[in-house]
Amino acid sequence: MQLNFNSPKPIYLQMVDEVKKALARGELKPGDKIPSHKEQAQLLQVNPNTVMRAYQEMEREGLTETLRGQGTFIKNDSAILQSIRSEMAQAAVQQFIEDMRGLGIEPEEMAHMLRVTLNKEG
Amino acid sequence: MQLNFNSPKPIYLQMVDEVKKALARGELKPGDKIPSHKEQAQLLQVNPNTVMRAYQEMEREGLTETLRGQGTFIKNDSAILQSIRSEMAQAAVQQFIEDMRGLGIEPEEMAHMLRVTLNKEG
Amino acid sequence: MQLNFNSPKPIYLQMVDEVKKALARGELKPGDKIPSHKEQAQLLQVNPNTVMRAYQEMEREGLTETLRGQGTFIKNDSAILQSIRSEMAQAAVQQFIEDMRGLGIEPEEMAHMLRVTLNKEG
Amino acid sequence: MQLNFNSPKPIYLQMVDEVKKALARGELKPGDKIPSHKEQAQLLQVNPNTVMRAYQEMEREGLTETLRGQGTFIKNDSAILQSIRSEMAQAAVQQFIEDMRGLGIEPEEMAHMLRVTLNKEG
DNA sequence: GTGGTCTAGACCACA
DNA sequence: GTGGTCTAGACCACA
Repeated sequence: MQLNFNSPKPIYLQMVDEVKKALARGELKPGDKIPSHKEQAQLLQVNPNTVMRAYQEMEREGLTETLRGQGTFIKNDSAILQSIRSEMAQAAVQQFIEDMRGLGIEPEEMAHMLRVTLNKEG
Repeated sequence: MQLNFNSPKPIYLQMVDEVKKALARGELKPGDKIPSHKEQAQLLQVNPNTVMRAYQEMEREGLTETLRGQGTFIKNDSAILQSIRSEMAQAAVQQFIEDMRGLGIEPEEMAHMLRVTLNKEG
Repeated sequence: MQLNFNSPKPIYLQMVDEVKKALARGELKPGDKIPSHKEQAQLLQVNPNTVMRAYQEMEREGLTETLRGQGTFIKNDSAILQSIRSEMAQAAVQQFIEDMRGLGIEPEEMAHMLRVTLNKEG
Repeated sequence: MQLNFNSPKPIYLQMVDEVKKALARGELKPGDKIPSHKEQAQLLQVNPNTVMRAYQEMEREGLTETLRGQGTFIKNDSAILQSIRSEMAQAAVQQFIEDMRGLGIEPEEMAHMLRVTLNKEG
């Protein structure tokens, strides 16, 4: 999991997004157990309370569920899971367009710059 | 100037970016005077200290210069000005690609989704 | 026996209360044997340690007694048994009045709302 | 604000309920400012973080809103506010009926016990 | 070991 | 001063 400690975006929200992305990528699947908050805290070099906060946020969003004393699991029955990928992708597209428009860049140039950069990076 | 008071990104940095975007769009030009921090504060419904901080940041980045008693002006001789547009655009492109990759989306699909959304929004 | 795993009230205390209620209802009588902690644990899908703790609490309150090798039984000679029903009922009434007062609801309205709800539910 | 530090119910949730009750009683009104979390913490002899958690929960439930650097206020435009009183009252009634049923007490006796206790306490 | 609450206290952006 | 994030660490019920 990638965390940016210098970002103004709170760490616990970065963690929520990272889990969503892992779900979108198929690296996490419904029913999967995610590490305990203490384990995760050690892995990420972050305070256990910060992890707890991320986990509680995911629970609140219906992404995970907790089994008493057994751990936290990706929820199985949530319609949310289905739509995460397309929603997050759409949000990224919108953000991109807004950023580029803010710079006075026209649609054709947006597509062009994207193509060029993708080619350059292989 | 668009400010998002709920964003984790500090308002003073949002203000700096807004000025850079206005430069990229050509709405601000070298030599232009920008409002005094008190005026600006009232315009944006923001504390004067916050505007001050934004202006200091711009000065530090070489974007503006302050003439004693006359106000703050967009700098004329800065090489930075030339490159703002392409730098910020490139950053937006990179961010977009990174976001989409994070979701496991392939280059072709990135371009496709961009095209579709641009068409939909006219 | 009804347990609420999401309640902040510890499960072992919920279990004690459930036994008291069964006594009040007359479903359990002095001298009755209650299931062994292992049996009970399986019935309720709960850890045996949790049942043990509930049983210890009941013993401590004088509700039950354990006969070496024979099991745990509802006590016969306890004055406590006599008063459980009225005590718990009185506590429920007090709680109700307190809750309603906390909402600024007057006695007549309390009685009225109770009547209405009882009628609705048949 | 009444807090019970021995209750298994978390303090931060007790605080949320207390605010709701104050709203139901009309002691708090839309637009009212509630004490800063640091002030409240000192008043209630509780850790500031615990108050923060209560306040964030209220914000999440749409009960309050926060004005940057100015404090936390009871929300004005929320339909939730309208229904708090009746919802909480209905919940109390339901809880009471359930408690009494659990003791094997019939509807008439519920009403009777309520009347008696209300009379005794004047 | 696992989730969860709470305390104590630092640090930050903003008004 | 006001909201907000984060660290460090204690304590609890439950598996």
